[in-house]
Amino acid sequence: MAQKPSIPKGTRDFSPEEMVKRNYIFDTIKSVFKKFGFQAIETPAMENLSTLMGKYGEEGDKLLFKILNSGDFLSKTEDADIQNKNSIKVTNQISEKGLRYDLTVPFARFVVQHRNDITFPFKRYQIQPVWRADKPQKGRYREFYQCDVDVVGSNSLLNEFELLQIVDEVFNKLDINVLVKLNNRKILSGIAEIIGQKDKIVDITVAIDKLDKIGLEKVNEELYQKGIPKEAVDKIQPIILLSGTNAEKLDKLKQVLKDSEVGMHGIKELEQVFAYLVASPVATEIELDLTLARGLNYYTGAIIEVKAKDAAIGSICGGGRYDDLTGIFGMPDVSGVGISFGADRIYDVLQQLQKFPAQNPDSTKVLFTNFGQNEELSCLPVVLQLREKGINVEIYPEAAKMKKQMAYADKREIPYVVIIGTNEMTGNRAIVKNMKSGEQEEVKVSQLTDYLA
RNA sequence: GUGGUUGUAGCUCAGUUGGUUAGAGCAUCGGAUUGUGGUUCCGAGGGUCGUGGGUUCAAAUCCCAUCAUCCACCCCA
Repeated sequence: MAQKPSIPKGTRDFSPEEMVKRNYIFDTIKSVFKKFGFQAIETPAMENLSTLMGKYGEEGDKLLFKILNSGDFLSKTEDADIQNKNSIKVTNQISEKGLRYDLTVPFARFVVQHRNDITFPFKRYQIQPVWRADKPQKGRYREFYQCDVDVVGSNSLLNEFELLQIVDEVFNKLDINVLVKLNNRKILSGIAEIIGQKDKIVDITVAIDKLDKIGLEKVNEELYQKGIPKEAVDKIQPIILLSGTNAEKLDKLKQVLKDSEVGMHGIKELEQVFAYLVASPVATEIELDLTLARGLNYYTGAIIEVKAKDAAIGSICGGGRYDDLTGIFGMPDVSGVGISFGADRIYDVLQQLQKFPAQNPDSTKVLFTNFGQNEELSCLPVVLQLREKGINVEIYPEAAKMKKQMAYADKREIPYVVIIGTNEMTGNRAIVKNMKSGEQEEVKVSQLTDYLA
């Protein structure tokens, strides 16, 4: 066999059947976004590297797809850097653009760049692909779609609450059972503050996260290993063993964090969000989870993550509040909060749980068989008439064998076939075959539209 | 980046301790049926066994390398 063409790893083609399912997800998400007053925007696939670099941590920089400069890109390089194989320096010299890694940072750039044209609070949604030079595996792709909703220019916690409502409604509509995990970066900062280990937040949360797997002793051991003194570890024992209802957890946290201003502020924020949820409950379970840290280093307040209960896959939705993001682009004091739905993972979950709707509303409803030029010509006005009524109609493009045309309708799951041959033409009639029941009926051409509507 | 899995027809996979011309199911195309699909019957096409090298009289099978793939860790949607 000749060499098979292929696509880069971590990328996928989508067949017509898969597109129907994907659009079902996008349409569902979009309809909820619109309902809450969000407006669509789009940004380019590529951004300047200066926009992207340094926003996702050191690891994130490695996962950026970089675009080679056009033309004689080696002309700007230093011989010494190439000799020394200094990849980072050489990269800066030969590449100044990259594919977007997420939608949040390009959005922040958008807000800063167009600040004079934007009315705040600005509520936008954005559904576009992003690219990561990650090693692909289950639920992990190198090209995948994110569906972002963000509110910029409002500090109100009502936004956090509404995002939770959106999560609730989207997954209800998609019929996916989910657990929402909620945390607040300020609480994590507070914890680090009271034990005097500000730079160890990540180590601490990672260690606490392992409690279920390795047990309390091992967790403490790991904390010691990370260089956290014994008295500090003792101080956070109640936090490691945090359990009970969300309210109980918050109460315990209050005792531990009473000396930390940031920490108490974080608790207050969470209490407010939970208060909204009491006033207007959602069906989805929402759990306070202190181990939720999230790698992105720009979150400053709420942190949200959504996991599918019935499918083993990474988080299918996540986000939070970021006070300083536009600050990086020279626009301080504009707070934002948003979440991102991972469309491709949601697809995998729906596929696995077989929860895609069986009927495709966009598919062809009627196929006209084709017996030759004369028959074709007598069909065309009828086809046009049906289409004008909003019915999806196809006419078979050539006078193939009846068997082949019927098989086509069958494969495409077209529910009705209209047969107009010479016999029918003389009487201005048509035969309508119901492909599901197999029955057929003779109908006057003039009544065809009503019959099929 | 670390560790492991699997590469045979369009797809899912058999293929014995190395031994004639590498098989099956599904899919595709044609026929049984010149104006009727989804069931049935008959037939056909389609393979450098991932790639390169080695061992051997002989390699899909054993050895080495390489590429691809999927999975786990890390991190994430």
